[in-house]
Formats: sequence, structure tokens, C-alpha cells
Amino acid sequence: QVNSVLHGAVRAPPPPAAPTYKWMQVKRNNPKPVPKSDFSYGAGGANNTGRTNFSTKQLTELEKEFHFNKYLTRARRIEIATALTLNETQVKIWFQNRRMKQKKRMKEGLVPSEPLSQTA
Amino acid sequence: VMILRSRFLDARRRRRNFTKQSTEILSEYFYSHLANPYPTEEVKEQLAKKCGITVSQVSNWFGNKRIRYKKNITKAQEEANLYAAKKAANSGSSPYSMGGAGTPGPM
DNA sequence: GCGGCCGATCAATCATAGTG
DNA sequence: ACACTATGATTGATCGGCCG
Repeated sequence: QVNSVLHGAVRAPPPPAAPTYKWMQVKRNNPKPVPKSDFSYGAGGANNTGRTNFSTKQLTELEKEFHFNKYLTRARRIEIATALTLNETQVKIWFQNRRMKQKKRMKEGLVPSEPLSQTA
Repeated sequence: VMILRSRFLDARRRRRNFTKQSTEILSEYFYSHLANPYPTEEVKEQLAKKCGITVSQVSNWFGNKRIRYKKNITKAQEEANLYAAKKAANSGSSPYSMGGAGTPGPM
């Protein structure tokens, strides 16, 4: 119940009390449903722990593959996932995010490559 | 984590705070649409132009603003009220209509 | 129906700018 | 000069919608 339009003697009122809209209550679901229990690998094995921390090696490989193919086939995805000790989903998601990232750069930076040093 | 970070790490993260005026413009929109602070792509472009920043930056700003508002509702509400009052005070500078009870329906 | 993709967003985190 | 906070950017992952 929100305070009505109490007018009258309200000299120092904090009442406007912004209501709680639904967007403020939005909650994302569990990061992941735990596919299975496997050993926890330092970087690449941080499974459903919310946010995975890809190792530099994994990122390098993914990046390399991305330059070769912007899109993956099921087979290729499995190969990469296996080689990097990641889930197919993680690889899939990485590519999706990567594509969006490149698109964003293209739109603003106009440079599809990495913004590392100006090199010029 | 050794994390060499390439020595200079993402030069990108070398951010610069937006001008007070830009923040003011973004905040005004945010609090004027508190019921649904999700500007459309078109609106983002307008705000970006008005603030002299990119659309992505506008998106980042709203994304951060929404998340951080939720993180501290009480504190954030004070700011919301502050803006509400400010708006009520000067009627003639706000191009956006108030968004008070926009959609109180199902919470 | 199902799985992949897109566009937008969330949420946690990084690194720095600003403030006391 | 330094600890702490405010804030912009990055990114793995989720949500809803569309499509083959």
C-alpha cells in the first residue's frame, strides 16, 4: 500500500517512497544445473559456479577458432569443448557472445579487431 | 594468478567519468521512468547524442544503474525522491513526463 | 517440439576516478 | 598520501522471441 496523496502539512516529507516495480525484483535463475559431478579444475573446471573463469589458454584457443569460423558446427563444437575441457554449452555461449562483441565493435569502433594499442 | 594483464591491460578500462551534465540527463530519464527504465534503441541514441557518449555507454549506464539501484533500494529511493522533488520544483526543463505510477498493476 | 542464434539484460568483477 | 567508495566497462550466462 502506497501512501496516498497526503497533502496538507508535509513540510519535510520523504514519503514519495518510490514503489517497488517488478524490474527491481527480477532475478536470474541458477547459473547452471550442474550437469554432473566432476573434478574441479582450476580455471576451466569452474563449472556451474555461477561465472566460469576461462583460462588464458582456453580463451586463446577459442579466439583462434573464432577467426577461423564465426559459427560452429555441432561436431566442431564438441571437438573444442573436449579439447578445452569445457561444456558444449559454454563453447556455444562463448561464440554467441563473441559474435555480439564483434558486432558491437564494428558498429562503434569500426574495427573488428582488438582495440589493443593503436599500432596505427 | 600471475595475470600479466599485458602490462597495460585493456586501455579500454581507462574510463573517464561522464560529465555531471550527462549524468544529470541520464538520471533524469532514469527516475522519470522508474517504472520501466528500459529506454529503446531510439531513445538510447537520443540520450547518447545529448550526452556526447556512445549508445553502448548509455546501455552500460542504465545497466549499471538498474542493478545498483536494486542493490540499495533504500538509498536509491532517496535519490529517486530527490529527483522527483527537483522535477516538481522546475517544470519546464524536463522533456520527459513523470513516470510515477506508470504500471502499478501486478507487482 | 527442439536446438541455435540474436538482442537485451543480468550480475559479478575489474580497474580506475573521485572523495574524505 | 592513502583507505574507501562511486562508477564505467567487460563478460559468462540467462531470458524471451524468432526461425529452420
